[in-house]
Amino acid sequence: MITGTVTVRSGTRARVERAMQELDFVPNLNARGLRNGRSGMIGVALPDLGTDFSASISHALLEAAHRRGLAVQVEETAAEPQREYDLVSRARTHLVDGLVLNPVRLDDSVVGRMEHLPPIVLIGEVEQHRTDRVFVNSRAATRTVTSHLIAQGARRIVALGSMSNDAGADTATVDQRLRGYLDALEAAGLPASQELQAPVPQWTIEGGAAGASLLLERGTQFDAVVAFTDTLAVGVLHALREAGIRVPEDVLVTGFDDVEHARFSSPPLTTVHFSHQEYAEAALDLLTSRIEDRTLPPRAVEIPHSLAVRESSGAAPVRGASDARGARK
Amino acid sequence: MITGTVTVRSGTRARVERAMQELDFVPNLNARGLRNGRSGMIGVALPDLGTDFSASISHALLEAAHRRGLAVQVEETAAEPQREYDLVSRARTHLVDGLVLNPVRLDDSVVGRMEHLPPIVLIGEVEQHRTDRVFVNSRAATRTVTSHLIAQGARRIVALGSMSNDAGADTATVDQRLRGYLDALEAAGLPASQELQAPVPQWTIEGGAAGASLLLERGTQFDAVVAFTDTLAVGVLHALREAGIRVPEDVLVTGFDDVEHARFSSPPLTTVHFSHQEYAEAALDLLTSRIEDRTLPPRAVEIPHSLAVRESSGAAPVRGASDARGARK
DNA sequence: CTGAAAGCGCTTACAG
DNA sequence: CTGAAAGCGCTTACAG
Repeated sequence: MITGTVTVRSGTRARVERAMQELDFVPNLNARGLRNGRSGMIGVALPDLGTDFSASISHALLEAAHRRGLAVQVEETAAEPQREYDLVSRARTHLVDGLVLNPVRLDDSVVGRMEHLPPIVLIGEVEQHRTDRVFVNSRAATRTVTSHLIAQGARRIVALGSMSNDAGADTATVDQRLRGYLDALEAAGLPASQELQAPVPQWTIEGGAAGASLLLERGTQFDAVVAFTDTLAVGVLHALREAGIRVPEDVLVTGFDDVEHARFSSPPLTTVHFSHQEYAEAALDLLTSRIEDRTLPPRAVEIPHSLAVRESSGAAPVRGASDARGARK
Repeated sequence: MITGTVTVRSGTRARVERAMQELDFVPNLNARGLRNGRSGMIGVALPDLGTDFSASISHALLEAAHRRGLAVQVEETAAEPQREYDLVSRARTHLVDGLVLNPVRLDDSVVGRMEHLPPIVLIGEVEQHRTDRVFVNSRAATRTVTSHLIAQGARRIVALGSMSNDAGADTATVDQRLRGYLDALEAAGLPASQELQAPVPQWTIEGGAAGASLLLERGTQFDAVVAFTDTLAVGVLHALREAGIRVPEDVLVTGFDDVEHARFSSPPLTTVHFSHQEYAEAALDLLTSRIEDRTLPPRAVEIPHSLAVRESSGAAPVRGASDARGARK
């Protein structure tokens, strides 16, 4: 009746609805969920909301979920990989109908070993095919951005972002981006060097700054840095500035993700652009269809990416027009 | 039995637990919630997760909630003030036991008109005393940061952050920060001018940049900008840089919140520091105690703040030590 | 000490 | 067309 599925005389309906108003009645969703076997809530698990990409994606996911009438439970996983497991099992307690998961580490990830998987969509670079997933072709994108730097004249290019310890980064992502970087070097006939593959302690601004500082302390010579995320790139810009190294005059820098800060950093950051909103929509489309029909075969959706060229890679600073490419609606 | 409250022979308990393992049993939280009248989940409502402060606070709240064994449902409210109302009423559907709300607009806010309030903690500057709340003394803090600029030699100081339309900013916050700014001008015997109170279209980086650009277009003369948030300040830095205006040589800039980007912007940003973690802990302490006992009188917790002085306000750039003050654990 | 039963608030299939 | 009853999966007070 409350859901409007039963046919009642309109007068009766009106009287009941007035009574509901007067008594300030609200339906108990626990009871409804128990009865229906659905909660109308999904879970979202991201490494660290304090990081730009996680924040932007969670914003996009919240909007997309809201549009579909879904509530969202959010969890962070960076602190302990165990939390990915907890979240997946919680899905099976019926408090969430499904889960969007950005795995921190693939090997330790739940997905490989869970027997009875709840509806789940993995976002990001993940090397498994048992669940639905949404991804950007990180390898091709990183190759593109690295080739761009080579075209700009860079010859000793640092790839920054592999993890010195394994707290916080999706190793599959690192792997793909590193491959793309190496692809570009090889295509240009440039030598790869271990010295130019710079680790970071964590995927945060501070981590990016620490990685760049370490390079400088070691006296490594380089003329460009391909940072694996925009957040890392912001840290790199900071460390270079502290050291009196100019970007792009002395060193070129690029990022990945095209978060809002990329357009507004100093200098604005050349980066890999893709629509976070589109990413979120694709994830929720997959998830809702999976919730409806669990027998569907696993699907993978690739989100297109492009290169957003800005001043940090030595592009001419086009005043007033420099944001056109990376503009988000 | 599952919760461990009943006394059973240890042998029996072991056998049952093994059976649970084998059958891969997970408790149905909907059923438990229905029975107990508690879901173990709280709601968190913030204006926009894509904004630095919201992202940082939600990160802190998620960690604090996780430590207390609480799940968190997150909602954004900036897009439509109506959502604040929806969330408060949803709390009463028993899917969340309580709510942490960072209200966008006080006047339209739910709190004033809701008859039966669920357990709720308001965070931020709010001019009402019917609910528990956590806040920073924005007025005193903004007075401090403005006085600091005056001490640095600034005379025509812009206060940037009031809303040209009312999408996205807590008007009470704007009000408090504007008062603090005026307090400082008055204390220094400087004239206040409407021309120096710069509106922004929204509380985002882009909004801050737009506000600063408008000032420049109008030809307003100024030697410092007190931005009402760090996010706005980042936009201001960008707009000034695009216009070829140097910070701090030509204009001083300050922010509010001390988000991670403040330490890493170019130049690093002088801002009002306070512990986001402490803020989150206080909010959850208030909320959990309120959930336990709804008859408690409304309480207000003030989080201490301090001035984090960095290069953007003309402080000497102390290489390597410039982050000491604003360092977060 | 242990087991059976009641009831949380819904929704839906069923009887009247 | 309408109303009463069953049952979702738990927890706890109660009877045995």
